[in-house]
Amino acid sequence: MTKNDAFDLQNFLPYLLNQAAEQSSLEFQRIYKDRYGLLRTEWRVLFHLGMYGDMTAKEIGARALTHKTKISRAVSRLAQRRYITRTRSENDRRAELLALTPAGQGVYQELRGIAEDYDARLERRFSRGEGALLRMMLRRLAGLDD
Amino acid sequence: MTKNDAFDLQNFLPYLLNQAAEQSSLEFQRIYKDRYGLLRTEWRVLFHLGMYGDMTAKEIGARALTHKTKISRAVSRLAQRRYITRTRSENDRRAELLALTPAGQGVYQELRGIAEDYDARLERRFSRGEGALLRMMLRRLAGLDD
DNA sequence: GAATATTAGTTGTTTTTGTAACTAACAAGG
DNA sequence: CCTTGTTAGTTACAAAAACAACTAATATTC
Repeated sequence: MTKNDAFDLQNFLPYLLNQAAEQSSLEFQRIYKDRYGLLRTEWRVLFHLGMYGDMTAKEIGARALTHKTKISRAVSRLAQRRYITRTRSENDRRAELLALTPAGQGVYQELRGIAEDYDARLERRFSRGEGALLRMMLRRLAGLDD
Repeated sequence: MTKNDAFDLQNFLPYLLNQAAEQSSLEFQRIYKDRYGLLRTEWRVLFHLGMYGDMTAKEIGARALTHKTKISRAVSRLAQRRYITRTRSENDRRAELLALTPAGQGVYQELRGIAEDYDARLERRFSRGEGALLRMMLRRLAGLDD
C-alpha cells in the first residue's frame, strides 16, 4: 500500500535544478553584480548581443526563451546606461535593431572574462567528461536543442 | 589576442542551469498549480513536513536554503488553508512546531504522487545511469551534500 | 542578575516579475 | 484600398520576491 520507492525531495529533479541554479547564480552574481549592477535579464541581453552580434529584441527573446516584457525592460535599462543603441529597422519599422556601444562592448568583454573564469571553476568540480554530459543533459531539459 | 576558446552562452553552466530549472519548474507547476493553487515555497514547506516530519520554520529554511520571510509567508498561507498547524514550542517559546493536518496530509500525498510521476517522466529522457549522475552533480552544485 | 547580543519569526517597503491590455506597423484577402 | 488579423514592442496593473526593520524570547557576559 505505502510507497516505499526511493523518492526523496532531495532527489526530485525540478527541486534539485532550482537549488543548483539558484546557488550558482547567486555565487556568480556576487562576482559581477556589484561591478555593474546588471540584472540577470540585462546580463543576458548584453551577452546575446556581444556573442551573436546585433539583433532585435524579439530574436533575443526567442533564443533566450524569455518573455518580451522582460526583454523590453532590460533593453530600456541597458539603453539608459548607454550600453546599447536601438535603431529602428528599415524594412520593418516596428522592430529595432539592438547593438552594443563601445562602452557596452567593454562591459561585455570584462563580464565575459569573468564568466569564463567562473565556468572553468565550476567545471573543475567534475571529472573529465562529466561536465560535458551535464551540459548536454541540461540543454535537453532546457529545451535548447529543439 | 582574441579568445578563440569554445566559450558559448549556450554552454555556460549558470545559464543552462537556470534555463533547465525554469523550464522544468514551469512545466511541473502547470500540473499542480491549478490543482491547489500552491506557490512554490508553499509546496516546499508542505513537502518538507510530509516527507521529513514535523519541524520548525527555521529548520525548513535551513534544509531548503530558503529565506525566513519566504518561509514565514508560506507558513501563514498554509495555516490559513488549514493544511498545517502551528504549535508554540515548549522549550523555546519563540519557535513553533509545524505539522500537517489530515487535510494537509491528503494534499501532500496527492502532490507527492504527481511529483513522482513527473520525475519519472523526466528520468525517461535519459539513459540508464545518466539520471543518477545528473542528480549527483546537481546535488554537488546545490551544496546539498556539504 | 541586569545589560548586551542572538535568535525565531513577522511586518512593511521597495524591486522585480507576470499578465493583460495597448499602440503602431505590417500582411492578406476580399 | 480597406477590413481583418498578426506582429514588435511598450505600458499599466497585480502578484511575488528581496531587503530592512521590527518584536519577543532566549543566551551570554560582566
